[in-house]
Amino acid sequence: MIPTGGTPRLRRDAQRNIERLKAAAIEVFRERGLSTPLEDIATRAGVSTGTLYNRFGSREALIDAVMPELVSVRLTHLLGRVREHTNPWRRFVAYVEGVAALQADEPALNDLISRRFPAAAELTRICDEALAEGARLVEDAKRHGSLRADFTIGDLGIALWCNGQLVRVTRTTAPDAWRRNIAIFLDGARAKAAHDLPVGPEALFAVQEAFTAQPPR
Amino acid sequence: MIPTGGTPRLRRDAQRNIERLKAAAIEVFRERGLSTPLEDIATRAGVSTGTLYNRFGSREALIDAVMPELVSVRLTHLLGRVREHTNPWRRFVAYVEGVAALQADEPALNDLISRRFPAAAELTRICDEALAEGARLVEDAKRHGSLRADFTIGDLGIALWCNGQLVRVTRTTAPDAWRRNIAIFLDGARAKAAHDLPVGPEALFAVQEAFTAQPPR
DNA sequence: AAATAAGTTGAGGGTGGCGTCAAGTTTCAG
DNA sequence: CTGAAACTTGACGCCACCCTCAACTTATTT
Repeated sequence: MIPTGGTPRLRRDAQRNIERLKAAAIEVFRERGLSTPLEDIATRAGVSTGTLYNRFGSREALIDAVMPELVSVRLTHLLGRVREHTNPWRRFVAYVEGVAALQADEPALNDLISRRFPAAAELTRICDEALAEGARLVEDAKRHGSLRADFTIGDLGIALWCNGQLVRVTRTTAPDAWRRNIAIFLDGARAKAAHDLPVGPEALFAVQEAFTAQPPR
Repeated sequence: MIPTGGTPRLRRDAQRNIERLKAAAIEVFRERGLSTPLEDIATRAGVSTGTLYNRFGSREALIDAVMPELVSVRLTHLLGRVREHTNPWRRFVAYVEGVAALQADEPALNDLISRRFPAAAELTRICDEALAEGARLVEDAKRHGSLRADFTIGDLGIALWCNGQLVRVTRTTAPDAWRRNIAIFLDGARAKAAHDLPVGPEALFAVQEAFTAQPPR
């Protein structure tokens, strides 16, 4: 007999509650975003908040248990479509519009993309990968001469973060408003549109941290 | 003797508390924005929260008692500088950059401009006036051929609202980040930069309401 | 079927804000 | 100087959310 080592195996009811909680969490997160009260998730799972905490310990952990799959599917799908384009500018546009569309499509993705939850390993990895791809696209499009030469990944981060905020409040009332916002941004990002920027890229040094550490007010 | 009618005149201590509260409110609002806990204001005024509520009744009322002057000074000053420009595009730019700079300069103005507080008569009037001026500038610049023909005041509203959000989180960490954001937006707003927008201006119909009615989450 | 380990529960304590009101204090007219 | 009206106070109840833990229930093992 090989000693199975590892974690001591859960009782069947515990196992079942984990499944129910995950299912409920997916539903609720998708509908209402990642900051929905945990009690609502517990209730939908037909379980007490105590159990939720027993099983997952924290909101972050629950997010980590539930979101990676969803995110990675959507994100790799997006990156796939992006790469179909042969023209670097088209690729850049596809990326920007694609990410924005994800934000608009699901509150949970929006929360994640806006980094409102400094989530754990898996999620961070996935997001960083997508971000790295974005950085590559930025460089390619600059080299190609279609994206303005002074553009940086930081500028893109700002635009998408802003778009996330916008989408959060207009999702129900003006669900297409973001499209104009992004379109104007993209027009401003073209090399032909470029006029001198008032400050250099070093001004964006700390924005990423500013985004991650945001109390909702 | 002419009966003075009107409000029955306050006791001297009440009068004094009102002044103290206003002074404290101005300070605190300017430092930390319009959603600072009222208790902090009462404390700074050396008065209890009860008194604050006695004298003003609500946060909104306090804001209304204290902000109009500040706002109207800054805003009329800005509009004055804007009107110095003879070129419609320059005027538009001066307006956009000016408003953005106000947002960056004081949290309280930012809150107000972002309409997080559906404030009363006076303030609304002042803001609406500035907004109307913005609309005029948009039309002028479009007629002038420098601003893209498909641009609307709604697009400007979105850009400035987004900028307000951006500034709120980057104020301390990356205080110049907004400048690049606004510059890219302006480049995208130029007529020469214009490419077809994906949706018409009707998509922005409800954004104003979306902005005004925002629970912080 | 009994013993026990594993798991669940929900009330309760903590936070941080809002808004109120009975009891105490101050002003001011007479 | 006095008394009534005006004003202030701060503890209190409220809400919404967080997280915990003692008491109870259930699964599993033998």
